Amino acid sequence: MLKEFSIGDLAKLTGVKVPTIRYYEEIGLMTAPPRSEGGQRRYGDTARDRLGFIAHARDMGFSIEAIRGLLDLSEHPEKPCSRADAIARDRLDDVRRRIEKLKRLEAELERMLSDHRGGTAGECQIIEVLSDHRRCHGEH
Amino acid sequence: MLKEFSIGDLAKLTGVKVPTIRYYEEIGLMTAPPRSEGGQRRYGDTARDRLGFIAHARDMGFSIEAIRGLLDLSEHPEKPCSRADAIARDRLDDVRRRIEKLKRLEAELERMLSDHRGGTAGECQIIEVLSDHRRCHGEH
DNA sequence: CTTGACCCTCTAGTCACTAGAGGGATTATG
DNA sequence: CATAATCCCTCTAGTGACTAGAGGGTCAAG
Repeated sequence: MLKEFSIGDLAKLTGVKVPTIRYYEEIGLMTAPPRSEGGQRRYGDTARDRLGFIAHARDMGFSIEAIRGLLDLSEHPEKPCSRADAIARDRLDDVRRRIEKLKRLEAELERMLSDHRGGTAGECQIIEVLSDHRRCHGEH
Repeated sequence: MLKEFSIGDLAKLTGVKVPTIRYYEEIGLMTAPPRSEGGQRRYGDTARDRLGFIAHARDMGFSIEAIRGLLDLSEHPEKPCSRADAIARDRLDDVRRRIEKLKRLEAELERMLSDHRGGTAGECQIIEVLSDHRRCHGEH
């Protein structure tokens, strides 16, 4: 017995919101599914798996364009996967750069907040630091 | 002697791009400056300092709305600065959450890439992991 | 007084959705 | 079988924080 899901069912199964599923169809990430007599979308297991793949990749921060490439590979298992490797490696580099930037920011914000002793805005370290970049310790 | 800058000069002084300066004026972060006879914007030191403050805060990841609040405080030095404290603390919490999420992601991507031994897309760990969430070790 | 670098406004595009209006389809119950 | 609740449809417009481009005007140096 082949199961059929409405768009709402699919949303519940995958955790992807209904308008987002329609959006993915619009931009061609999801293929347009068959429709019921009344014109409503009807999905099967393949669509569910594909959307799961997309959701997982989005959750890992891959861009829509990167996901297009990854989906293409997953549908052509004979292709070499060096492209997938490159996409994942780019993502890892990006993640590492972001972590570094955020850590410097964390240190700066911590310093700001620890120097801060209440009072009025005129004496406020937070405002002071923002007004004068020289008061920052690190780069950010 | 009071100096005057064109929008391009101001861009060079602060590192904020010309269209971005106009955008900040449009949304009311920067006040509309006086104009030359021919209708070009002419800025002074106050504008330069204000834009520097904005650029610095943006660089630290504060939202435009947060910056509106901080600018308001910097212009009213008699107000208590508990609001600035709250804004900075929220930002710090956000930064910490992002770092945690990115670290989990980094570990996941590293694992993906180290399990990965080349070959075709059909055997590719990267594609496999994305297809099947159970292959992930951590939450992300 | 001409040249070239700069400036103006306005519209539309980016990314990845999200919200809402106005209406039709499906399903559970009486 | 009728109705009501819940779902679904398309379409347009909005989000944040800019960025790009068209089509034109201004300014300062030589």
